[in-house]
Amino acid sequence: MIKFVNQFIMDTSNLINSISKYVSVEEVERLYLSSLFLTMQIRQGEFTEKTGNISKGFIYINSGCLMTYFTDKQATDHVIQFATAGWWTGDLHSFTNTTPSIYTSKALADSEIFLLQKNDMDQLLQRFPKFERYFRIIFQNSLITHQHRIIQNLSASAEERYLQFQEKYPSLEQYVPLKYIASYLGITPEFLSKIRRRRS
Amino acid sequence: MIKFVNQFIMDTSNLINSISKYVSVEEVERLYLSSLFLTMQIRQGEFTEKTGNISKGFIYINSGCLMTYFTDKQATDHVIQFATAGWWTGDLHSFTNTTPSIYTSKALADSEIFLLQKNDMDQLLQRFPKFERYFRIIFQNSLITHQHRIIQNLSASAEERYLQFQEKYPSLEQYVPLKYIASYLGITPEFLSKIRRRRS
DNA sequence: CAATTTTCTTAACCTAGTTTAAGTGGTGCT
DNA sequence: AGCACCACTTAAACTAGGTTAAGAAAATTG
Repeated sequence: MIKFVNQFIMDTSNLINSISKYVSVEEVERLYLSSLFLTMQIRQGEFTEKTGNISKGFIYINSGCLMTYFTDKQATDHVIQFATAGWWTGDLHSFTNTTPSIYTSKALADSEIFLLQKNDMDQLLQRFPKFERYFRIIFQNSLITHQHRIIQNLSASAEERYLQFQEKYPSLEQYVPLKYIASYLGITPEFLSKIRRRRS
Repeated sequence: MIKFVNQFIMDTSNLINSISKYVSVEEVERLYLSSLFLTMQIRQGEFTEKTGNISKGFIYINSGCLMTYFTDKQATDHVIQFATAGWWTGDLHSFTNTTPSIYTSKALADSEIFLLQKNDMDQLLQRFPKFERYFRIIFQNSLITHQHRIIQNLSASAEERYLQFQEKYPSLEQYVPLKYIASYLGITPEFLSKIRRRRS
């Protein structure tokens, strides 16, 4: 199943580079950060989060791709997000309030992720408050993206949203099942199929 | 038009209380904060933000109510948010990147707002990095709310969304024109009218 | 308070997207 | 090879919600 990897092997350079775009990272801090994250190797199809469970932590994707979806009362899945290398993912609500998650997260490809558990994040921010800035900025950017998605869903047709999806995630369409893309777009697989035919 | 008020009159206690829920605020900091914000009195119908203009700043609503909407290519307005006392609002993208805004913000009632301009926010966070934490937390919470809204839009019918709206903003329906509520829900005023009749 | 504009409703017709159901092709298992 | 299981497509019937247009009610204005 999911394998944990010795921290001395793990390569946090992508993550550290991402952080040092916004906050200077000293050597001590770099070592501390590297020791704080748990590295996990995840195989395609495995889950990092399941509805009803408390979130294990906030996740940085070092390589691969994860998908997060919500299951409604009629047992229909709705894809909330595709997250590829360099993205953060996880159920923030479950994570911050230690409440059961309403999401499921699944690997769409073999992935390497770094897990930051709640207590570890709290400790990090207490010891090095400078990293508040990093999280402030990534949340702020994510908020902007979420607002755009809401606008898209309110103002664009299914076909327009599909085209935008292709632009936003050019490589994804090859290996993500079409039904998940349809779900992300808020339409049925049948209708996406129709759109595709129309466009060819 | 919009009136600026002498800072010695302005009452920042709501704002300071909100901040000190997450970060301790010393007297020096309180004074500094109070001097940083511009207080503005806004009359119902006036705008705080217009499409194409660069955002004047990040806004804390001390009293009243603002609405933010997006105008698409077909000149249809889509309400993104209603914001009441105690909320922050503004176009984060325009604000952080100093680019023209894609939103318009309008007062739905006479309102008192505190404006935090970009340079002032940068200065605040440089001088007192502890406030990064406050913004990190409000962005994090806002992100959770935005994710919920996306889920709602993907999984709930117009009628369900209307009921949820009534729960979330119980007082708003009285004084907000129905067409704006319809727009927020992603439906036409005619259809909202139909839903209402069905429910009575 | 009449005139005008804006908000809200009603109703007939229309369409984007859903549902259901059946069929095709690939892939893995025994 | 044969079977089961997906992912994807097609097509017909259906429905949630949109469009258009007209009128009623309410709010603004002179």
